[in-house]
Amino acid sequence: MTNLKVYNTLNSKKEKFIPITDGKVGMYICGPTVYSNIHLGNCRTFISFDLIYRYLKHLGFKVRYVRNITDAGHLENDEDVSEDKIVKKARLENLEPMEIVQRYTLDFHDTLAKFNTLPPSIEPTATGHIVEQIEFIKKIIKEGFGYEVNGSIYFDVHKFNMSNNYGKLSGRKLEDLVHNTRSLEGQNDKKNPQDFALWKKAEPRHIMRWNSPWSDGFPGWHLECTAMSTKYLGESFDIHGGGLDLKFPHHECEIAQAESVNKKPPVKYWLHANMMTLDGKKMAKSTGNNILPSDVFSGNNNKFSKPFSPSVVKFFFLQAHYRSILDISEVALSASEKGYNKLIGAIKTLDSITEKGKAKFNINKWNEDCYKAMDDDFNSPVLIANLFEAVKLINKLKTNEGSLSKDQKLILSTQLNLFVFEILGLKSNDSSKSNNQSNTLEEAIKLLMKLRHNARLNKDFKTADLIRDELSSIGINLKDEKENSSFSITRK
RNA sequence: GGCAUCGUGGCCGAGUGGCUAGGCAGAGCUCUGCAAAAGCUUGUACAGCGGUUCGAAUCCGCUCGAUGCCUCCA
Repeated sequence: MTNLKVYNTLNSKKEKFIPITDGKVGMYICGPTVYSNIHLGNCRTFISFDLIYRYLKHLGFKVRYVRNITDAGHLENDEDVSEDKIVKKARLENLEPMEIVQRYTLDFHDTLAKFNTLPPSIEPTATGHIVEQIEFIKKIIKEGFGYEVNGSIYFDVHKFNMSNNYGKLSGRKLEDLVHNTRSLEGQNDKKNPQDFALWKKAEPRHIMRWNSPWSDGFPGWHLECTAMSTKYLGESFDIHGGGLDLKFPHHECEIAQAESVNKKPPVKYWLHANMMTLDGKKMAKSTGNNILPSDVFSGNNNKFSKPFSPSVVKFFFLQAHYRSILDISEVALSASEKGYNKLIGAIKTLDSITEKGKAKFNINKWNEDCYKAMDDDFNSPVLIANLFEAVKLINKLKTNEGSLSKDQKLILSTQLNLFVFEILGLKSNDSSKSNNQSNTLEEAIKLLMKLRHNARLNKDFKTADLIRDELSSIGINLKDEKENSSFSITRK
């Protein structure tokens, strides 16, 4: 039993987290549609759920974390003649659809690895589960909630709403939707505009197609998540997450599909991560208002004048709660960069602190506060605020103020490392160099520092400053402390 | 237009009835050959108006503003 509370978007309340099966958690997160590089906003969502995954694991739950790859079926829009996003990209670039899928799946994995996120337990693809999706459609039809028109199958939302509540997640009423849905051209196949496709008959030029009882075609986007989540997590599972923009219609449709067949709610806790904005507007591939992670890391972009490392960007994300809108800007990132360096620096400093006496600082209370923050719907910003309390203590010790017993130091060190590296999933540096290279570099720097130290002893400050300035210009910063000097590498 | 969410000090960002959030920036001081780092000191902010209350940034109402969803989107 834990004290964890999670905010359930199904009822807009924080609820005590009690998994369906004691000790185990089934978690499904909507992954990306791999038709282009993922942008920074996408990354924030996956980092948010990485935090949640890490904390659940830390609490001792056996978590099965499923995150899909949408590699088919995600349409450009809801019109009858609309095109699959991946097929479109393939056509534009004259490539096989699976080349597109491969390229952007690799980009997705590569980017998330840079952010030091943990891989999911299962990462199923839509194309790998066509059979399951067809079987699920059959069940929906059997229950009377699917109908066929010209080889395509649609979900009958109105019929579902008569026996169930369509709109319970997004707080919508079907009658309002009827009045407010814009009438789009080319939706004549459907009984009602609110109905959505379970299976679409493929147009002749549509090259991603599979055989089914109804037509050569492809599955609908909402269906894949239902088919795969229920396959790997069961008819009812604990957590379903995704970006807030997926709440409607995607997640609403998932509920309808699953309930129409299984006659029970598929998900106990719905978790939605909020959007990230750039210049005050949501980042989206479709509007072009986005920035790629690689461009932030390299500094080659027209938004920021300097590069920011993955760890700094991640720390910036974690300083806001996952349910808050976060606006990204250079000043905000720079502030986080300094804070991040301060935090990591203090953790390193702690190792060299010699224990003596006993701290007045209540370390057990501090530790409890850290857990309390995370137990409160994964409140990473409050956790980080607490971590800075420890930073303050450590830095005071560095200037020989205060004291710390051996036991206290052990707890502090253990918990600090736990929260920073295991739960927040930060990394102490972003060096991609191998250890050997890193050690060689370190030795070389130490040699220069020794020369500089001698120069300073001889009051040859000109030489000393020259060494410091030259090193600084290549990103190696020296700091003179009481006894000796230390260095930090800000950039490779 | 409908449905949501939000509006916190110079900036970012927690908090949700009384008790310091935190980070960054700014000011002063200490340390230092200088710098950097660090420490100490320093800021009574909660869109506006009204209401409830002994007491509201926090609850209620209205107004204004922003964002998201309503069509693909993490």
